Amino acid sequence: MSKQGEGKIDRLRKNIRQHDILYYVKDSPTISDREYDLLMRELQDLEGKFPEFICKESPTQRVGGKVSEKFNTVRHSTPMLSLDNTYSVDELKEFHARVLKGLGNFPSKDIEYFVELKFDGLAVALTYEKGVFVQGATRGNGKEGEDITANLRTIKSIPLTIPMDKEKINFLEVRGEVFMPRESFRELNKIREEDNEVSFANPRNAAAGSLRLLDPAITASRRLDIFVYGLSAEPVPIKTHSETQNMLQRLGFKLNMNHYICGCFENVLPYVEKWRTEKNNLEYDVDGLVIKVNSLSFQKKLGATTKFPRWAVAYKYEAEKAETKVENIVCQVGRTGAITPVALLTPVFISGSTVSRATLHNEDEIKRKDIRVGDRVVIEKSGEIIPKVVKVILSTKVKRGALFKMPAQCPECRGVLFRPEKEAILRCVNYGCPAQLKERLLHFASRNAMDIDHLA
DNA sequence: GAGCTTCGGAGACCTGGATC
DNA sequence: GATCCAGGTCTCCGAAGCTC
Repeated sequence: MSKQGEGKIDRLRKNIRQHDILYYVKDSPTISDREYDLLMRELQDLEGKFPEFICKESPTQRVGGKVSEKFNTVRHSTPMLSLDNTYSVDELKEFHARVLKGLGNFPSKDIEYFVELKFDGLAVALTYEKGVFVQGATRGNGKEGEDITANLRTIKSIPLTIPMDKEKINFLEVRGEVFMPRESFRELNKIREEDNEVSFANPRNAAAGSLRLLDPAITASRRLDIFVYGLSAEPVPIKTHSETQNMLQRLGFKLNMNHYICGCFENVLPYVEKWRTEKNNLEYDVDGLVIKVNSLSFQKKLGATTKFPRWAVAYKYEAEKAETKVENIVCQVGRTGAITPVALLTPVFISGSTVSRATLHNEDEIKRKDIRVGDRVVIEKSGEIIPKVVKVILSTKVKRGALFKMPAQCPECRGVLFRPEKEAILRCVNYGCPAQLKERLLHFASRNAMDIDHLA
C-alpha cells in the first residue's frame, strides 16, 4: 500500500511539474486551472496519508510557511558583477573597440554578439545540486548576498528540480532577474489602496521589497516572476552564450525570447532602435538592452574589472526628465565625514517615484553649472526606476538666489575636513583639531547663510 | 531609525606609454 | 631612469524606497 502511494505521489509530482513548465515557463497550458487544482489537491491528500514521502522538492512545499528572523549571508561561487552602461551609439562603438583591442585586434567581422533585453528587477543566483534547487541569493555586493531561498521557492517559474543528469552536469548556478509583472503590480497596489496601505512606488521596488520579506507566504502572494539569462555549470559543456540559453530552456527555466545573435557589431544597432519604443508594449519593465560577446572563450579572454565584465555592456535608453525648482542647497555629511552639497527641490514625480533631492557632487560642479537657489532646473534620473544619483542637467535662470559656497575643504590641508563621530565631535582628519575646525565650520556656515543642521 | 537594495559619480590610485 | 600625462580601475558615498 505504502509502495503504491509512493509511486502515485511520484507520478503526480512529475505531472504537476510538467504543467508548471507549460503554464509558468512556456505560457501554453494544456489543462484548465480547475484541472490543475484537482491534481494539486490529489497530491496534497496523498501526502497527508503518507507524510513520510513529503519532501521539500514537492510542488506542495513551495511555501514552506516558516517565518525566518533574518537572512543569512551567502558567498557567491563566482562574483556577480553588474554591467557597465552606455547611453549612445558612440559609446557602444567604444565598447566594441575595447573588445577588439582586448582580443588582440581581432577582425571585427568575426566577433559575434548576443543581444537581449535588460529587465528592471533584482539579480539573483539560483544554485542546483544533483538536480535540486538548494539555494537562492541576492547579488548583494557582488561577492556576498543574502540567502532568500525560501522566498525564491515561491516563484512558480523557478523549477525546484531539474534534469541535470540528462545534461551530464553535477553543479549548476543559474542567474536571472526577478521582477514583478506590471499587471501584478497594478493589482497589488489596488489591494493596498483598498486596505489603506501605502502604494509601492514602482514594480522594481515592489519586487525588491517582496524578496526581503521574512514571511515567504506573503512573498508568494506578490506574484513575482523571473527571467534567467546565464549559468555556470560543472563540468562546462558549452561554448557560446547562445548555447547556455538552449541548455537553460531544456532544463525548464523561463527565458525571455526577445534575444538575437548578431553576426557582427553593425547588426546590433537596429535592435537598439527597434526596442526604444517597443519596450513600452511589454508587460514588464525593461530599461535597456544587454550586448554580450557570444563566444565563452572570448569572454574568458576579455575577463572583467572588479566591477564589470569586459565582454558585456548595457545600453540604457534615455531617462525621463522633469522640470522643477531649487528650493535650497544644503550640506550633507556622510558617515565617513565627506560633505556633499545637495539641492532640495520642489518634489516632482518622475519615472515611478517622487524626487525631492539631487546631489550636486562638489563645489566645482556647482560652479560649472552655476546652480543657485531659486533656479528652474531640469532633472533626470540616471538609474531609471530607482532614483539613485539624480543629475541636474540644465539650469534655466528664472530668479536668482544666493550663490552657494561649500566649506568642504580645509583652507590649510585642502583635504577632507572633518569626520562626525557618534558623540558629535568634529575632527579634522589631517590636523586632529576638533575645536578649531568646528569654529571654522560654524563661521563658514553663518557667513554663507547655510543650513548647518547636519553639522550640529 | 537601522539596514538593506542597485548603480552612478567623484576622486584616489594604478598602469603603461611618451618624452626628456 | 625620472617625470609627466592619459586612461583605466577601484573604492567610497549617496540617492529613494523598502522591510524590520
